[in-house]
Amino acid sequence: MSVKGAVSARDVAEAAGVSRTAVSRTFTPGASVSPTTRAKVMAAAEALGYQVNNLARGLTRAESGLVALIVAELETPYRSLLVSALTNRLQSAGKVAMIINTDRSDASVEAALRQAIGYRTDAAIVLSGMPDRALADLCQRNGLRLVLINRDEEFPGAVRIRLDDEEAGATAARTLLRVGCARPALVTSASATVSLAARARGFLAELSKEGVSPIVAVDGPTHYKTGLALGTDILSRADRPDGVFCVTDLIAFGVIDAARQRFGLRVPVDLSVIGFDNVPQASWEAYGLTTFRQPIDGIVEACVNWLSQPSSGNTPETVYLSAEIEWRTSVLSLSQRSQSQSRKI
Amino acid sequence: MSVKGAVSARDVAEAAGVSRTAVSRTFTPGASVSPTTRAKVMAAAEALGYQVNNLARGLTRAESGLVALIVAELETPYRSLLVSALTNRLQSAGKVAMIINTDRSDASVEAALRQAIGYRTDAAIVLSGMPDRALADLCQRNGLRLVLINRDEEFPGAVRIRLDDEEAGATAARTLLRVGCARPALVTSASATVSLAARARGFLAELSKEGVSPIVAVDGPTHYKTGLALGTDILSRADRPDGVFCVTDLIAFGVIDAARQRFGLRVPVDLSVIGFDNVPQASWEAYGLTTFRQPIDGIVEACVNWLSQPSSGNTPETVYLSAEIEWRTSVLSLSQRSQSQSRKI
DNA sequence: CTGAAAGCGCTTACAG
DNA sequence: CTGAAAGCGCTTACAG
Repeated sequence: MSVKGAVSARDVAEAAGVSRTAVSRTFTPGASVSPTTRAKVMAAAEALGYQVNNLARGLTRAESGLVALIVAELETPYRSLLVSALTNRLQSAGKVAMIINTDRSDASVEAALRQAIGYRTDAAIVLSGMPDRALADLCQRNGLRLVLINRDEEFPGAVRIRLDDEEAGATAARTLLRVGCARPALVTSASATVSLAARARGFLAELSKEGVSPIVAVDGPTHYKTGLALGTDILSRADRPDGVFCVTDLIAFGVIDAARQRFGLRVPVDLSVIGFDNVPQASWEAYGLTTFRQPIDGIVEACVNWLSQPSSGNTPETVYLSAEIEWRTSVLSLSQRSQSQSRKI
Repeated sequence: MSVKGAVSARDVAEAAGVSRTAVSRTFTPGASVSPTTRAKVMAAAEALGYQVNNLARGLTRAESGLVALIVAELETPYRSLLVSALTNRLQSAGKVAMIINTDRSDASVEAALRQAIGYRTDAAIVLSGMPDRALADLCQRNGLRLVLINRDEEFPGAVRIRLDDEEAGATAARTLLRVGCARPALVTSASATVSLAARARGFLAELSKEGVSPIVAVDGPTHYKTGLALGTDILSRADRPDGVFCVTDLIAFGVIDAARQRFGLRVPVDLSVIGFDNVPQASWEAYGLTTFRQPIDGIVEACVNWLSQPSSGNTPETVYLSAEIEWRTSVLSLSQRSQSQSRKI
């Protein structure tokens, strides 16, 4: 009997009157067992409640079936959506995901990686934080495959899945300009992640190309409250903006609430707002946020495809995905614009 | 060298010029190793990038360090909050959580449990769905400890963590009555989970005690859209309700949006609404939802405490927690009530 | 198709 | 304190 008192292949073998090897074979797809033997084994296994010990199996086979998800602030809408999708898809691919939280610090990312190695996970998917380059060696020696989501830096042997954040930022700028915003603003958090920085960069670059210099508000964590505070700030200015790109939906909700509840402004008539992520709340009627869709399915597929490929030596590749805009009601349409202007006249 | 090509204790032992036992000991807290040996081992381990193989360790020790979280719809605000908290707390207790998704069906819950057994997890925490009684045997034989969150039924050998949903429902009823609601309503989903049913039951029982029979709307999944649809229904009635208890915050947001966007009603002046869960969105200014706090910390502590207890044979216990109300602005206050009434006069 | 044997990487008595 | 040996539960050549 096992250390934990679980039923083992030996128990089943004895009960079925066959060898342990036979038991192992009936639970190995494609192994050769006669129908009779298999039937005997299955019956005994069922009766005893046998379940193959994946810890032991992982010791022998090249794969443990475990995949580590390294993530910060899992409770965030976008993050939980991604983790849910990843976790489900991995599961249907026969893997099981383990969650390792990080606070994005180098130390905690390193601890997470070590944890993943400790459990001999087949791969680690890094959703938050960026492993220090010095860890490349550690990962490589221990055969840990890495997938990096929205990290800029290269990492030896890792696949990267990149979103075209910069282009999305540019699109946001063009959109605001097109619907006639004269004083666009950018609201972003102080947390300088690669994705947020790229969105901001794209937005600013596009505007400067058109010769307009936006109001820029940067502060705090990437949360609703930041949007609320920063929204309140920029909307109290004399040159109050009439359009704003928020690098994240959460921030956008805060800005919208500031506009409505604190300044009595109408969205989009007085203020157009664009977000990023397309979290479920964006479609709630209180917000109707026009935003960029995170290509969650694309990210998930890319991860799983790569994981199911044989460890292809060192073919570090990058998968590019793009974020399309989801039109809702928080950006003035051109027809609304003309109406509101004629009204003004 | 390992199957996966990872560095093993043998590699370290050779490099350090000691036995494999010595290596094992320096990584086992409390084991006796001389400072010199330990130093040699640590140096070699560091140089080689050694990480103890927890799969192998789990095979020998009584604990694998793995804990399974069995959950449905992880992307939901409340669920993701709980999973995040659980996952973090477990991690700081030295465990690592694996996520196993279920669709709540018997078959998928069984598959989840078998998965947990397969990885010899120290325990499985069931957040969604209810394992069939027939599985008790399977779990027991394989030494899988279970914690059931908000499940009514008993399950041999499992701890249960229960919330006083019924009492909360009663409190909601009393609250609505106290602020003068004359036509209270209940909005709930068709998904008959134990918790939701208990909240509804408590609400209805309390009202009937007071001789008032509420409007009841039941349909769909436990989502925002259900609240929106059901809210639209009840608010189009001739005897439109003036107070509503929604069994979940998500439903409450839908009801509030229906009231405001589709009927131009003011919350709380025309309609008081109470939710349940206290998800982050409840505090967003667009909602300001008065709701019941899920005692997430309490749930998490109860889980971890129990897990760190020695497997105490069969002391199946139940931990009771209560949900306190978080006051915000979606329920009319008594002073508002008198003002609005004097206005009516 | 089937079984005995070796091996995966660890830990834990058992001697010394 | 230290190491050789046995064992955890599996899988995988190797013979038959």
